[in-house]
Amino acid sequence: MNLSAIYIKGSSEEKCGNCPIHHRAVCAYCEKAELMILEAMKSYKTYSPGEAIIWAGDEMRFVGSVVSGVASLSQTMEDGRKQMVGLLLPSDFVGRPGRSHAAFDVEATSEVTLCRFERKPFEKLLNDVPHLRQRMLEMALDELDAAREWMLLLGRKTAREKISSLIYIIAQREADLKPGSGSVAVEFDLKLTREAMANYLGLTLETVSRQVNALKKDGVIDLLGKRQVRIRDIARLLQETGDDADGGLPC
Amino acid sequence: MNLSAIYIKGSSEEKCGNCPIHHRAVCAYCEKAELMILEAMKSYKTYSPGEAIIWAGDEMRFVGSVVSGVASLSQTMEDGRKQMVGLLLPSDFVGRPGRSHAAFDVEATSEVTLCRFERKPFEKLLNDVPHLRQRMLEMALDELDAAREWMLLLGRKTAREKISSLIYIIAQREADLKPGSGSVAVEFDLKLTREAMANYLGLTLETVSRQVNALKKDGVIDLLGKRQVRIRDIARLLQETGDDADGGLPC
DNA sequence: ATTAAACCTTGATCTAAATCAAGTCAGACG
DNA sequence: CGTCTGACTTGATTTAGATCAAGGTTTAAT
Repeated sequence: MNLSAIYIKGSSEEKCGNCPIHHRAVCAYCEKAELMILEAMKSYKTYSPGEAIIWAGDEMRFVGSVVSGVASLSQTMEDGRKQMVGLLLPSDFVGRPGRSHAAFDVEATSEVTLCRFERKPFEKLLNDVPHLRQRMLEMALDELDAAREWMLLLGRKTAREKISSLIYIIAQREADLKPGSGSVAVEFDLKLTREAMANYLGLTLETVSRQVNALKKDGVIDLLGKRQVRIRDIARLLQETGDDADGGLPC
Repeated sequence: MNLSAIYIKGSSEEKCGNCPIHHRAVCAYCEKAELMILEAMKSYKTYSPGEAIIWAGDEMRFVGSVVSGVASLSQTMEDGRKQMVGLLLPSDFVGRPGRSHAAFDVEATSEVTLCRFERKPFEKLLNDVPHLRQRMLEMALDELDAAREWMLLLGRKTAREKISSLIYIIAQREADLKPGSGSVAVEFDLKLTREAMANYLGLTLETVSRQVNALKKDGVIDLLGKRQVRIRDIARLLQETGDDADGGLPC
């Protein structure tokens, strides 16, 4: 149970204005009047861990934003091999405007609350509201960059580098949501099983288990419970990811 | 030397109307008047094989469309490990509006002709012309889907499945450009060295060489020269990719 | 022609991660 | 309070693909 979940359940009026993800979601650039239109259209739905939000091939009746929890976008081959192709964290968008059917499976990994809009009216709005369209393009391009970073990880990194990268990225996104606590969270819940991590990293769950414990043994992280991680040495962790020390783009 | 290159060099007037990629590029939805604005802004530039179009971190002065040839988007780690994260074929867009600096390296793999626009004026146009913006969002979302498909390949496919997938995808895109010849080209040039293929597939060049020759030995493809491929059995090739027999989305 | 420089192939060996196989552990439930 | 189930760990063994190494081709320049 987290703060945003309490907010949603406890509040008699579900105002976009004090929504925890308002500043990062599709609606980030919307003005009061535009938010009011969205407010009238939206509805919340909560999914329990493991529950399917939509299957590849299904008709997409709605699109929406992750308000809390973690969902996964994934693809499965006939013989059962599975690859996660996106991790949907709070503020991420679910669904693809302009497509009537889903291309990937979307599943709730932890308990997930979605702020949903019916697809057709939302697409119409996307046409009419430049702020929405602008943010949508920006988010799509950001996701494209993230997907491409992930391709480097999948194609070229070692198992240890993969695990380190995943932990680092989750820590970063965790910090983004609770500003003021630095650029990287020090202690947090992975919210993913070993198997989910394996599917994301292109590994087996055994390899994930071994590498996580190796990072612990080597003093890079602490484990407080199976999924609760504390980073002991951030510089060291970053180094273990194999990425450029100075990370981001020089803008 | 291909037809579109001849077209560009030989033509005294470079009209968008008879541009070979007009129906698939960013400008696909533009009307006459809009095309005339683009026509006034554009300039062609040709790069020779191996030449850098832009380096990661550089300021992006221009954006544009690939008119002919093949370019690659890639990322390199400090120790030299390299991963291609996108194959830019004719009609694909180069550069990211809203970013001042490039996130990835772009290199000409074969001789490449680009239809270029200065970035700033183009971004302004993107704001003013809905047709352009609409196509841009669509292309970004399509590329995102393609990147995610590629993540499955990188994370879960075997070397043989990877090679088969690459050949199949290039054959498909080849056919798209010369409509009427079926949904998949039967004979075409890969336009990639073994090393480039390896960097795209997350393999080594030796493994690529072995698997390409194995596919030949097994009668799936013929090699007419190192890079010229003829598909002997398309159904068989598709099966070797490991993908669902019925391929695409049910729309 | 001769040499050089890319590019590609092929073989031998090695190794990181997969696979196979038991366990352990913690919480849920009768 | 036991025992069941799902998640995780740990060990032994196998294997796909990497790495190391040596040639072979083709094209182009000297």
